[in-house]
Amino acid sequence: MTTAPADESVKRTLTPRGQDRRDALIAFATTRFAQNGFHPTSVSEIVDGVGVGKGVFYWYFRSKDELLLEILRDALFGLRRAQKEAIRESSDPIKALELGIRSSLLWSVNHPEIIRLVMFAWTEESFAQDMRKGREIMTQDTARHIKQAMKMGLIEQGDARIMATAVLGVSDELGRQHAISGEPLDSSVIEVAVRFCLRGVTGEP
Amino acid sequence: MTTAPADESVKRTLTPRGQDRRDALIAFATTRFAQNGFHPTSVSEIVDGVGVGKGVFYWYFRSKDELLLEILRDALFGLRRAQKEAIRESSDPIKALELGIRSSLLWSVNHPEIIRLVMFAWTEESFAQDMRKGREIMTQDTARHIKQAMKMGLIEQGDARIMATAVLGVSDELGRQHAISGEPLDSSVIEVAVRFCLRGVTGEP
DNA sequence: GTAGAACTTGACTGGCCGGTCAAGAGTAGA
DNA sequence: TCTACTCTTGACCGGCCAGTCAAGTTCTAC
Repeated sequence: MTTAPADESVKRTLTPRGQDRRDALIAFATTRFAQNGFHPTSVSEIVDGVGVGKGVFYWYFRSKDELLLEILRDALFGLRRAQKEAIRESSDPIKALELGIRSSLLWSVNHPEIIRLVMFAWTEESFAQDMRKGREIMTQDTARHIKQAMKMGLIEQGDARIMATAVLGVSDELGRQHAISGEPLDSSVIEVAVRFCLRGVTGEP
Repeated sequence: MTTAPADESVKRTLTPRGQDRRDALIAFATTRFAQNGFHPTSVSEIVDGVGVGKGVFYWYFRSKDELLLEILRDALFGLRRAQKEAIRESSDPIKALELGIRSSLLWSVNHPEIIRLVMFAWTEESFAQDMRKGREIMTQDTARHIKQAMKMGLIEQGDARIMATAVLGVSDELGRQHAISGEPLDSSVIEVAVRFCLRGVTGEP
């Protein structure tokens, strides 16, 4: 009879209807968090926006913080999945790197709201811990291809982690500028960014 | 008898003692905001930390938001002053650009707390407006040197604003990674960044 | 020394906020 | 129809927070 036994880390099993509600809450909250900020957006505001009672929120999420982490985790998952799909089974690690960069750039440009939430999350230690973990995963994903290319003699030896950091830095910066400034971003900018990353890693073409 | 007439935009005249208090409040708040986040840090926490009554805060600042804007404005001012001092009267615009980049990079690395506050400020529209203004100023500062170099035929024609944006992007990203990750940052990294920016603007050396 | 400005105090207020909960509605299988 | 589960409601709670204010103290200029 009581609401949400809050069963530790275990995910609740949801009916299709429940899944929809959850998605609606996430979608609405994401927009509001990105526009107004995390703290200024109250839980009441979110449930009012979706048109449900307050208890619903706590049926689907353990807390407001949890919701943000959920959004962030989903985002990381989605980005990595996009990268994996883009790469598929490219046996050439340089090509894989390029496709990874490309899909990452595209993903950032298509999710400016998430970029803003990520920016926020880095500014508070409680969330920053999770961000560090996520960044480590991204770095390793990227470094893997670079290491592979080194092993295959396609590029000269070097610190793959540092290179990966630089590559991530470029796409971060691009996504951030897009999310901040509002609108444009020519596709040629993406081409320049891809070129720059590859040139930086391979040495020069 | 009443506290703080809150005289619109006019700055209150402060005695040296008053100036010290104000500085202490700013310093303490900056650290807390950067460590714990802006919203989670209460005004009471700040005044307790400095060891004064709550009214003191509202004698020196119109609101908590005002304080953050003040910190941000001071930071922009300090950064620009550092750049101007570094450049002094370099008649060579390319050299001026390099010195500007260098001092900007150095400033960012020496003020990781401010970098965190800037990151936060971009995530809430009420502050983001001011950030956009600040960024515009920085862009124009940088573009001015590039335009000058173009006029003097030192580099080929191009979109100076876009180049300036790229240059700022590089130092932003570097400052951010340093503020986020914690400690190191070899001076050679700064050299690489400077080289990259100049290479990007001049074409190649 | 005195007037007036700069500064300080800390109790207080009104409001909102995250989170709870008892009660009940909808739903699906048996 | 009954049962057991998922889902929903909205009043309510304790707590905290930004900001106020009447009263007082300290400084400065004359």
